[in-house]
Amino acid sequence: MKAANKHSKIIHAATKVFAKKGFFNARISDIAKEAKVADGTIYLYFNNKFDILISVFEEEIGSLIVQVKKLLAAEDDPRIMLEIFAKKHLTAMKKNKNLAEVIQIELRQSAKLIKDYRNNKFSEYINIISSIIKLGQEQSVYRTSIQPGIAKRAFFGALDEISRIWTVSMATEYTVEETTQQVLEIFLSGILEPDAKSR
Amino acid sequence: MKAANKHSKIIHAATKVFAKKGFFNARISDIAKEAKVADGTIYLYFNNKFDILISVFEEEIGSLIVQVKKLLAAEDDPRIMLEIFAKKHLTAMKKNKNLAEVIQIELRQSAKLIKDYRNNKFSEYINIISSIIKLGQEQSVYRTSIQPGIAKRAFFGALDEISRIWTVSMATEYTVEETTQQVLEIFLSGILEPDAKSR
DNA sequence: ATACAATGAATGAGTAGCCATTCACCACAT
DNA sequence: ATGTGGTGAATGGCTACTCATTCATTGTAT
Repeated sequence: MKAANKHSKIIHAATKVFAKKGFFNARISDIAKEAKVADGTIYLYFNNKFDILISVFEEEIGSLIVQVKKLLAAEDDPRIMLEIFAKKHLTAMKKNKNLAEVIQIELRQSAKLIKDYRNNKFSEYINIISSIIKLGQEQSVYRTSIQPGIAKRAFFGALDEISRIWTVSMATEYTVEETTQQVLEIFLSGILEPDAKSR
Repeated sequence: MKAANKHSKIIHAATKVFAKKGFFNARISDIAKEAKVADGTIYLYFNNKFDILISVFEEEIGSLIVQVKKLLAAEDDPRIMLEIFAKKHLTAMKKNKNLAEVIQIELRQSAKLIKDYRNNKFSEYINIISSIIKLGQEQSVYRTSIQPGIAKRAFFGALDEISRIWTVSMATEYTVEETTQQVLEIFLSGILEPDAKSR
């Protein structure tokens, strides 16, 4: 049969199974059954179980990076760029909850266990945020007292933690638009009342 | 021998081992060796491996909640309260990197796998943030357009993601004070240059 | 067109090793 | 002698990975 077809079928099946049971509780036979191939077939395309997980990251996050960068290329206002990133991230996480769970849980765990795996794609993804912030600082849109290395983590962490509820609870309390707006408001303007009485 | 003593010795050892190897790669014999007890002794104090993990959360986060609430009780300015929370959280995570890793990785993973475990302590901890925000809104210090349910996650997610670098890399790039100040600045005032030219 | 050979993708039962949990036994205090 | 806390070797279940085998497809000789 066609080879490329099976490779992505297995990736897709693995994303689903990892999200549902977690990496360690996922059985190779679960993935094989989900992909409708034999257990042994998986080893024609991947070296081992962990290799499957790495491939899931590389492919899924890689494709997200391409999409986000394409969207950002058409814009040069750092404020709108941050909004584009937030909206795209939240939309992607809400659409593909399996991927969201794998990123939120398995990625972090694995990054710790495997020293070899530099996790380049993930860093590349987060660094998009710091690039936007630096750009904004050059244009005097963002304050230079903000450290991009800290702000990028704060921004990603905020988005990540918020989207986590979509994978945990059935109830979709907040929409993507509403959430994007809130996060943007917080990060651009803060939460202080402009004329708050000081103490 | 004294019973209570061994219980906490095992908890402490388990936190260390879970942080280093992760829940699934941690061996009961590793924990036993670290706690300097026999494998079987662990089963005199805990029902099974997962029960050990739950106990780690309950005890360690529970103690953190008590400490934070105590600190907050002496203050009533919502701006300072947020600062106290951030500083206490970051300090605790930096001081006890083992606990930080267990919270960041294992807690999330386990919460998914065990439907029974409601994870009350963790919710209670995060809800401290939304209480502060609501208080600030009542006092007209924080804008009412901010939704506490979203803001609490954004704030916690930001702190959590930032403190993650302390557990991952040896290099302690940022100090607690510096990080607290940055996160507070972002959340209270945003990152926009006050007189940024609009487009 | 037909027969035969070669190829390599796919299969899935079997194996080897791992590890949570158990339990027969021990040491010591009363 | 009896009970209690403690021990760690043995057990038993589980699963990642292997590999002998199958078989569809392609090539080629007649």
